[in-house]
Amino acid sequence: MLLCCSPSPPRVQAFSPLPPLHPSCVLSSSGEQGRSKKSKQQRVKAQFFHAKVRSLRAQSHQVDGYCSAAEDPGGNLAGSAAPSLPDAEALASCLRSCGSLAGVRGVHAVALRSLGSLGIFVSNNLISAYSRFDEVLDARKVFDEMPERSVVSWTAMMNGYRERGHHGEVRRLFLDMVASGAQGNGLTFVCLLKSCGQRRHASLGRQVHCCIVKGAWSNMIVDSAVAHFYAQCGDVTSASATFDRMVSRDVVSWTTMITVYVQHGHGDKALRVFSAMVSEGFHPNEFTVCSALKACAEEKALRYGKQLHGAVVKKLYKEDIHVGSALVTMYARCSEVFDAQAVFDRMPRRNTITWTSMISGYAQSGYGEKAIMLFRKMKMRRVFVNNLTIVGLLSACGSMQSVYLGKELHAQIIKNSLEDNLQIGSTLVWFYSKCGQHTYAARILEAMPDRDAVAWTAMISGYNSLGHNVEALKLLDEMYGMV
DNA sequence: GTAGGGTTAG
Repeated sequence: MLLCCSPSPPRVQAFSPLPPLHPSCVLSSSGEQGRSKKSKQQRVKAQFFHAKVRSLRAQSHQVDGYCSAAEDPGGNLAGSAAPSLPDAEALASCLRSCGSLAGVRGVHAVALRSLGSLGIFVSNNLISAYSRFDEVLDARKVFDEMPERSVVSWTAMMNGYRERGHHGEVRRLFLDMVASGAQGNGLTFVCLLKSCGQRRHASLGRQVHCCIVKGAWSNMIVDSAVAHFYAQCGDVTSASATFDRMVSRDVVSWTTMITVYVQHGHGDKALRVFSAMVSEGFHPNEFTVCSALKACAEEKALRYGKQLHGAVVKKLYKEDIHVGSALVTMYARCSEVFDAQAVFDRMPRRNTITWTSMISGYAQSGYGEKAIMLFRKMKMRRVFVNNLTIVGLLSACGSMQSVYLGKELHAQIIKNSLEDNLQIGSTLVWFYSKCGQHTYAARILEAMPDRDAVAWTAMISGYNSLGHNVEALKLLDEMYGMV
């Protein structure tokens, strides 16, 4: 079980109070080092474009020149420091390498001045550039002003909306595209599939898949997107069938399938696919290794996990923070918490995920005291705390059966308005049941806006352990009535 | 030419 702590829990007599969970330090479950999901996406985009900027350094210098020219309406710079007026090719390159919204606006202004009309190619690049900086309205303005559009214009605009979560607009735009007589291609359908997957809109996604088959748009990228869409909608069989039918595969398609299996609790299948991938000569990347390590953790496949660890040490991604965290989790889940600690200690960089993996590892292995001590260290180093750190801490309190520390943590959870979080709520129910405080557990379960299997199971087991079988059965009925 | 598949912890 998720929060099961097998070895005998060491009891703690007296503990100094927990460090406070200052509101500014508490994040959403996806948070990392104080950054929100949105800013994480932005960071990924920024990394991507830094790479682009490096490879297009020459053009980047031009961007600065064009921006300066754009800020000089009199055009006085044009004859001196600013470069000569650029053509569509150069402007599009600049737009692709722009690292800031101001840069995009600058190039847009220069394009209007130098080209007269923007043309399909520059407009398409402008749509993408504005979308990249979340300026979907500006992208739409460019799109609306286009006298002519290509399939790239439609797809780029649809992607802009999709990335902002405007799935209705994606659908409307696709229908407008069809009505205008334009035809989509594989990448248009990939965009639609991603939108359907994100919305868990299975029936629409299946129709898109039919269009792909009818239009013979299948290729490695499209089929990977199809497989991922089915997995997002919980249809692992269709995802697997799509993967099996693929004529050619690459590391991304293999990784997609491994991740799909892991995320749906089929660690054994994930490891079989991983073995097949390696035996076919594909080199796993850090994403693949993380998923394979997760499968090892799930299957308690310590030997396989150790082999992977050996491979990780030899590879460049041995310093990858996610691979390190996955190794910590793998060892902890395979009851080798001190190996987990050794990996943790040797990591050159750590973040919230790494610290949380180790705290949870200690808690699940029955070393609640070590988990709490590590948390103190984490706070001393000013590493941000997120919902899963709190879940790990509650798990530690439960493993020690320390009602005092758990209640103190509960008070901080309330202070930080985190009691409605599903994972935290479920773990609180588990914690109070584990400590024999069934009144509290029942009260929290009652107040939870959403309940998952962990919360129900914790409460039912709690009643069972007290011999309150009637209450346990009543709750079981209620659970089946609600699920 | 441009738009594009997997994004990781309990």
